[in-house]
Amino acid sequence: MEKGLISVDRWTEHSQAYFLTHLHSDHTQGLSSSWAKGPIFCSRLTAKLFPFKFPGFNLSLLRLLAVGTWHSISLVSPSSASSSTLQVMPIDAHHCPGAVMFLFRGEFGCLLYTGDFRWETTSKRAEIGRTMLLNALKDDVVDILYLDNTYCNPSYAFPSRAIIAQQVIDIIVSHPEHDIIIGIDSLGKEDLLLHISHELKIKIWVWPERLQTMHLLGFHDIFTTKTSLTRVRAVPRYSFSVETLEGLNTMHPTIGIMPSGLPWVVRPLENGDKLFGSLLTSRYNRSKWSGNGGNHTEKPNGNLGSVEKFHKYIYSVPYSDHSCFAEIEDFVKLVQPTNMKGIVSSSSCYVDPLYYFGRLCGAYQSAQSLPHNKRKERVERVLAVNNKTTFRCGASAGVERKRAMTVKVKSSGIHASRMSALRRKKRGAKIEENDRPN
DNA sequence: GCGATCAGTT
DNA sequence: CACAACTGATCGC
Repeated sequence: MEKGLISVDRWTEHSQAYFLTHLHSDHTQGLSSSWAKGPIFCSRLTAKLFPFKFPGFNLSLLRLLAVGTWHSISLVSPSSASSSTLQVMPIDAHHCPGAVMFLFRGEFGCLLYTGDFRWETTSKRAEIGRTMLLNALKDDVVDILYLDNTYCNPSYAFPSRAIIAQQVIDIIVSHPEHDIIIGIDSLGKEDLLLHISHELKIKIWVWPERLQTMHLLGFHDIFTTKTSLTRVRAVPRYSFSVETLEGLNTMHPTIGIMPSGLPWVVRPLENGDKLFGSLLTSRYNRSKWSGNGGNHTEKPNGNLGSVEKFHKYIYSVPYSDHSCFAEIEDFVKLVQPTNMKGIVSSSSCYVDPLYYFGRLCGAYQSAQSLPHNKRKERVERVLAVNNKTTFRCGASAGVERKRAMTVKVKSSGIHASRMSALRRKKRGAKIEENDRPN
């Protein structure tokens, strides 16, 4: 029954075309240098980085899609052998270099797959992305939004990356004699390092492979592999540990900065008097974050206000490449999809995005009233289409059924149940034909 | 050697 | 402890 049309960030099944949102390894599981199942559509930058991640990959399989423009792709239906045309537009996801969302139009309707994304509202780049998306959507209605729901819970509230970057500067400046270690992954957080380099007029050490990546990204005079040139080093996150810091401190005073992790988790709103996290949470101050900058702090004992020091040598800062709850909400309000599904379900506190945002959806609105609502007509048209073309998400039909049941529970007003039984890794999505809904 | 899975790490 | 993203060990082929 595998009659897939297209796959997004999924590599296990056979499809007519494959789409890759970005090159983080949790989106490329099943993809390898010996890939031969079919063409892969991605952004220009992702394609540029591709050989580094997959040496020896047959690059003729890559199809470059320019960000912000529509592309037509002809596909042959595996079931009927008839050809159909798919339109796709990649849109900057502001997640890591090359990361895009995909907006699809075709017989199946209009689908938006965000991949991983950060939807900040403050930066110039965010404004461009917003305009691009609005122009792309025009009068069209997104039938299904596949949403990065990593932090889709009101307890996830954190400031923009620009504000956190400035806090990192403050940490470094307040340790003028220390070496600085920053934990990063193989892709992402470049803007933070560029900010440090620019503000402090200092080069940043990276490991040799990362320097190659930086060169591919076009950064040539900022990073170095010579330790003698700088006191700031970006190291692989997996080599960043308490032991590492303690070892380094036997030789030279050194602090670590971890721009990630979840020590910034604040208490869940529905459970106000019971701390969800540890004592770490109490020092985070929302009002400081929501202010303009809010980075100049009182520094008791040399600490910085909303920056968390959770170890003698380690600071944790909430620099996230995923949208916080408020940003996800902004995004859903902007897109106003008819329906939506979360693409991440690994969290033990996973809650279907419909639980929080269902009221913003067309499906909910049209179910309420207005038989002549344009949106409702559209929904019905799409539902008919969906009888033969279904956007399937997940590893197996069985798991997908459970998910559908969950949606039903949520929309009937029952409090969201936790879905730890459904723990799964992040998945991609796949369009299949002749897949009977339920 | 290859991919898949599992157990760790921040 | 929660996450995302990653390494490394192990297993079957």
